Amino acid sequence: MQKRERLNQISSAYPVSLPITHTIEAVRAHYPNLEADISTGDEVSVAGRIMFLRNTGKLCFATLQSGTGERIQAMISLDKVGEETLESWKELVDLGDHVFVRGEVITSKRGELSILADEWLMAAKTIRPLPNLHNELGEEFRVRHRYIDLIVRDRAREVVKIRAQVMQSIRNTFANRAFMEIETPMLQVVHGGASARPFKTHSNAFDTELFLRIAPELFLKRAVVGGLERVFEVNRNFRNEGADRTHSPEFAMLEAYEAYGDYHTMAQLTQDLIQNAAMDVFGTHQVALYDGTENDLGGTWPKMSMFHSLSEAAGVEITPATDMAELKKLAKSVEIDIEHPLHGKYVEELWEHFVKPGLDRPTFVTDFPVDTSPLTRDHRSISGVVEKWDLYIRGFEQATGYSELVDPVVQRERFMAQMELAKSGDPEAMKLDEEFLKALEFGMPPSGGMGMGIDRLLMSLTGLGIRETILFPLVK
RNA sequence: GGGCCUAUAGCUCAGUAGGUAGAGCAACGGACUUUUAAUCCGUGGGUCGACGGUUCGAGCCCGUCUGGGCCCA
Repeated sequence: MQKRERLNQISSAYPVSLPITHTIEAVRAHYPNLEADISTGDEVSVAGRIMFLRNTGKLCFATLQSGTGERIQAMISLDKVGEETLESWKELVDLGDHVFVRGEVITSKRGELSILADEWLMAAKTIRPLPNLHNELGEEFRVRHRYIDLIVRDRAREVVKIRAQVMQSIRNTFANRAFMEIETPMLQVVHGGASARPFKTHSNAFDTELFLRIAPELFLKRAVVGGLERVFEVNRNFRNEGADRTHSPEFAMLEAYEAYGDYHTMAQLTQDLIQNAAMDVFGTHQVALYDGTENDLGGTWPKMSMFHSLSEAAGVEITPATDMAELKKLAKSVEIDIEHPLHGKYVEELWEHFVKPGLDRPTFVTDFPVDTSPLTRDHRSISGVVEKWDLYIRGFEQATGYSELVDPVVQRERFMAQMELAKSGDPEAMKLDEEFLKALEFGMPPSGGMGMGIDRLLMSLTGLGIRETILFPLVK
């Protein structure tokens, strides 16, 4: 703080602008491999944050870092700048400061590319110390102080960059297929499109209770009714539920709808989106994760029927017609402790117990129970199941896709069934959305739809936990 | 919701058996014109997460709460 005052007396601790001529990256790129102890005669002006500081008697060294993490050494020598300037450097400059340096590009006697300063200026003074760079920061500190994490940890910057590149790739894939990106409400009068508990809020202007959306589905479908035949949206969903390694209360969700598509075309689209992203960002479908393992996203991903795979793994034939008592008996025998009115809930829980742990390669699990998928149309030939898949990658749910239910009468019946569930105490049961039903009554073309968690996609591509793929995750 | 672990300096951590609170880096003072986590000499720095209890005495033992993590449901 005293240094800030001193700087303000001399010039400024926080100048409005500085005559920078080169980025650190540009200087590095221009002199890729100079010999040691060379003077180039070229003068540059750069600025960067001081990551290391080595002040000796009459010659000082500092490592400057740019926003991308690129670094270059600055040298302040007595015979170049004079005693007063050298002394002010030693007195006023700390680790973490942004400084401006003008001088000749040289290499040191040890061969380090450096700028031998004729002049230095404070670019922005830090009044708090940087953490030491010789130990890993604790996870808690990194999440609460992501801006520091970004300064000191290459990987933190890298994850942000990968995420941006993945989003770019996804948008490219959609653009190449004539999908339009649209935005639908986050504040909703009736929440819908998923089974989850919502966050509630209140509008003063409308004097009404509003919900943060749990999914954009019902609005994207309205868009399809309106003739926007290929639409997608990437934005935040909010679910008022637990947070752990794979769940965040707010998370980025991609949803896409394609008129005249079905769950098969959406499966292909989803595989293409993920494979294109891996190829665009990493140049391969065999993605190397940070934990040293590899995630093989290549090839055509297999499809596996939920009922068939469960029957096989459990050693008992299980169909939509299997008696509830039998499902309960089976659940009890493997110590799955659930009490739920829905047949399909037991089937899904049993499937997760018997089959899911063995899933390693990306797999589309298809043809789900009707009663747990109220927005999906009945299977075209198998009774009792719907045309829905869940994509599992490395054993956890990555995406879902439907042949959308477009029959307004059947949709109303499904909502009524959900209301019965809500009455019996299920807090996640869907609400009946009368305005959405009205839209369907105007005729929605047969359509496929898909949804994918973006944070989870980043997890699949990096092997990190969700709090590392989200730049600023919620912390208490 | 249940169980287990955890919280000590700006950061990363140690703290034995209950007996004056420690290290490295950072900071401060000094030396040093080629350093690369510079080095050397010296100095300062703590509500030991909070509250309560046991004890002559608590960072350490006990209880409650708060934050964080892991496992189970």
